Amino acid sequence: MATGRTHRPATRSRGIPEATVARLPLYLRALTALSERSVPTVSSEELAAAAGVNSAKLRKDFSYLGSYGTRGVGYDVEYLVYQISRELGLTQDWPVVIVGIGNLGAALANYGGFASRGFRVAALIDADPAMAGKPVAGIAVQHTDELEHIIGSNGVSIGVIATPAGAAQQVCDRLVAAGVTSILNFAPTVLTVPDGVDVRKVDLSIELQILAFHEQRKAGEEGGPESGAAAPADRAEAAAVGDAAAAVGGDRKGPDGDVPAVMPA
Amino acid sequence: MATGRTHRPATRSRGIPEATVARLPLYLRALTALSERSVPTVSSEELAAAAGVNSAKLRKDFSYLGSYGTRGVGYDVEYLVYQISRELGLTQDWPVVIVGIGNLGAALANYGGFASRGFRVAALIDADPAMAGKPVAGIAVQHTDELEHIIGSNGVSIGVIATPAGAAQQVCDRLVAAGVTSILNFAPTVLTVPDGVDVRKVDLSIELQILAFHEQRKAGEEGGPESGAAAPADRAEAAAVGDAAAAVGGDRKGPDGDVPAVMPA
DNA sequence: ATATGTGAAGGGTTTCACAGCC
DNA sequence: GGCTGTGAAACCCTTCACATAT
Repeated sequence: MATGRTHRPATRSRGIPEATVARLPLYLRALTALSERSVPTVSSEELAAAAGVNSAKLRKDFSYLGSYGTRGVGYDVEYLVYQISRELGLTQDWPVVIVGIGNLGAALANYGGFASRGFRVAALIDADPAMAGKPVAGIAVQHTDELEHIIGSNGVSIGVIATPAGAAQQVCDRLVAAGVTSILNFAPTVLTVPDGVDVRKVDLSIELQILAFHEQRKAGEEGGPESGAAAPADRAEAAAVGDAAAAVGGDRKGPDGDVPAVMPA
Repeated sequence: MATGRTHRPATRSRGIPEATVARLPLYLRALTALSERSVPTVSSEELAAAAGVNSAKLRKDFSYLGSYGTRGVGYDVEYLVYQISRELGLTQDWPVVIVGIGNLGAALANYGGFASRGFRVAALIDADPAMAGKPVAGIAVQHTDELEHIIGSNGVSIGVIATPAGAAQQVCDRLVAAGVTSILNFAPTVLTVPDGVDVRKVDLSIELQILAFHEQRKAGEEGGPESGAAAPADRAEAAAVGDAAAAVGGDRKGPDGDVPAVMPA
């Protein structure tokens, strides 16, 4: 209830399932590549292979957009590029601001994939006064004090947060108050936002942790499942847990104080 | 069929649903924060709020791991931290290599969230000879020629690809041949890998495109749905599409050649 | 009294398989 | 003949609601 909703269907769109929306950018990328090679048409099979999905899924996805293919032939590449671009809202350009110009923020500012998809970096914002005025990716960094002004005068509705976790919620609140209604969050924190604001998150270390999970399973399989240790330990083990957890915690906290970057509000 | 499987259940784990695995890192983060504040126990309600999920989901998730809570009381924070860490395989440390030390690669090398979760950056690898020997995040960059040697001698099983899209598949092939079985891909390409290798991808621009989709819907709602334009256009419109697509493409390709970073193989 | 653990219901997503159209 | 578009089946995930345990 008090929890910030992290991911809403945003008015349930117009019947296009969320899972489909999430794949449209993939199709678009594959189609753009084909378009650059001047390929006129593709079959669902070919396009699916290029996008890394299966063809039945692709056809179902496209069926939500309309009937854009030709039976017995396939899809017109240029036509589909246009339709998907329009559906995604990429026929207009979206000014975005990036807040937090550290290593990651700078990398994002330099990332070609943004500009190449209709996203224009309208401003770079950082809380460090020493950063103000410095050019990053050809754009002068502005101080956080300017945030509201920048959002307002540029009509920015999409914000990217690349600050340390501790600052993220505060920055988020200011962005939202200034009129931003979509946020891409790179800080490892759960953001709380009012209804009507969309948040998507990218957490670099979470992806690695998911890989580690599967990697561990692979290793365990070689000599058969070591299910003895994996089986639900009986509650008596909890007594020993203080030590075990301390050992783990010790590992995690590591040699130096790297926790600050991970500490939520 | 010829398509590289991008996301496999990897031997179907031991019955822990993929969706649950993907949330374990979230719980772990929230629990770590509580642990640092020396909170001894949490209820599913509190923890769920901190992790940004609903409490029934959290309880179901935990039920796959075992019965780690106490009815009427809640969960022991330290105990849960340990159990989830173990389940994710974070009680051991994972050497990882990062290939492609551009802006993003450097940001990843500097990212505290890796080291703080048991991931150790064993090496940074780049194809540019001029980069060789340069220290990034305190680690000397090594040339791609060393790749196989580095993987082998460090027992690396997780690789991070942050190269331009055009180089990604090639790098991926070499990583896999050298023994890497889990790959985190930041390059905007579909990677093809043999069975038994897991790939997870993070595409920065895809997330923005999904936000743009919802943002567009919000804007459209204000004056009622402009479903006229959104309705499946009849095929005659395809004739005009060449121009429309060109206009879009023109926008996308932008002022300068920013496409190289996005061009798949 | 309070909060977990879990069958059962519900909703969404993927896959199948084939009718329909070129 | 070949390929799209789509009902129907299968599957997975989420949510509900309450039995169960402390």
